[in-house]
Amino acid sequence: MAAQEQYEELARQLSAVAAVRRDLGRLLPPDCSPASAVVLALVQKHGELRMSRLAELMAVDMSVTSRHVTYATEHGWLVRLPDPADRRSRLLSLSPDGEALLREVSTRYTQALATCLQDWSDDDIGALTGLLARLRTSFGDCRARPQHLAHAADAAAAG
Amino acid sequence: MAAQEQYEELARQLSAVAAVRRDLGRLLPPDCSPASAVVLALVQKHGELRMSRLAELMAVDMSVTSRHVTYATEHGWLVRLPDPADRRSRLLSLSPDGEALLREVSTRYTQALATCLQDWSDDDIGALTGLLARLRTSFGDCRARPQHLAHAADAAAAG
DNA sequence: TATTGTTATACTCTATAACTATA
DNA sequence: TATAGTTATAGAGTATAACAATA
Repeated sequence: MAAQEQYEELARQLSAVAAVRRDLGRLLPPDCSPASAVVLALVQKHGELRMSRLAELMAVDMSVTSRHVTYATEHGWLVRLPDPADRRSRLLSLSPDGEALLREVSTRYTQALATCLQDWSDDDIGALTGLLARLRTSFGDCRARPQHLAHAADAAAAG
Repeated sequence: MAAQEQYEELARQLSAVAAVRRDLGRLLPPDCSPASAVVLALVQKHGELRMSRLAELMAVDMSVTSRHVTYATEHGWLVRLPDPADRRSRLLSLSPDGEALLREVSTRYTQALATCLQDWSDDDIGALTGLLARLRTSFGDCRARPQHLAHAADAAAAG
């Protein structure tokens, strides 16, 4: 097990990475919120999706997902079709405009990252991407067993 | 230079790490917002600080910093003293209550991370922490020369 | 009864602009 | 004039709870 100092430093860096996310968000076209970019990218990556599945992938409450999807639908980037298998559910897919927007976003992100990360090797970038993916998995597994995180907080509070 | 797909994947992972940050935020004591935890940790790490320096470290506007510091001061965690060298400025330092809160936060974070990252080696954690720090530096350098990021967006828009 | 999704409400975080006080 | 900091305002993101429709 790592030292406390090492965990504290990781927590600090995880907080600080928000600044990078804000920088990337500023690159987006006027009407495209960061959340819209995330939603569109996930629908593209996973294909036709239900709301509940999208909420799970974003790790946010479904009420939040619903607002983001409504916004993207009103802007013509996303299409909500009824699910023939379950009439409570709706299936999301990208519109042609959504695909075009996503290409634009990808171009801007790539351009900015290539500029800022000039001195990063492919391996560096791959290592960071891989570790972030693994971090999400580790936390996702924890979240699936809520007693873990809750226990950690309770134990700390009791100590 | 890395492939476009690699940059897109990195951008996705950077967006997704927000979920981990939210999970950590949920561990905090009732009155302690995530922003308060960040402010207190920075004051502890860097010692007596001016508002402008704190804003720079958080990479947010000074108006945002001002609100966070006011909140932490009203809760008795932070002390704002006049700067004898410049009467426009104020110097921030931790109160005993602030130090105690920070110890509590550190315990909770450490407990949760130790639980979720059970199968991570010290080297894994160090690698992720180091890469995140480097990412911030690379973006910080870019931000210091705004034409870089702006140029990236403009070039993409023109393309 | 349980589940899918939507809406209302409230809270946190951030940026812009206008302002005060001091350099 | 320029800089340090504050405040007002607006916008984006999220969670909780109450609700409608369907399984």
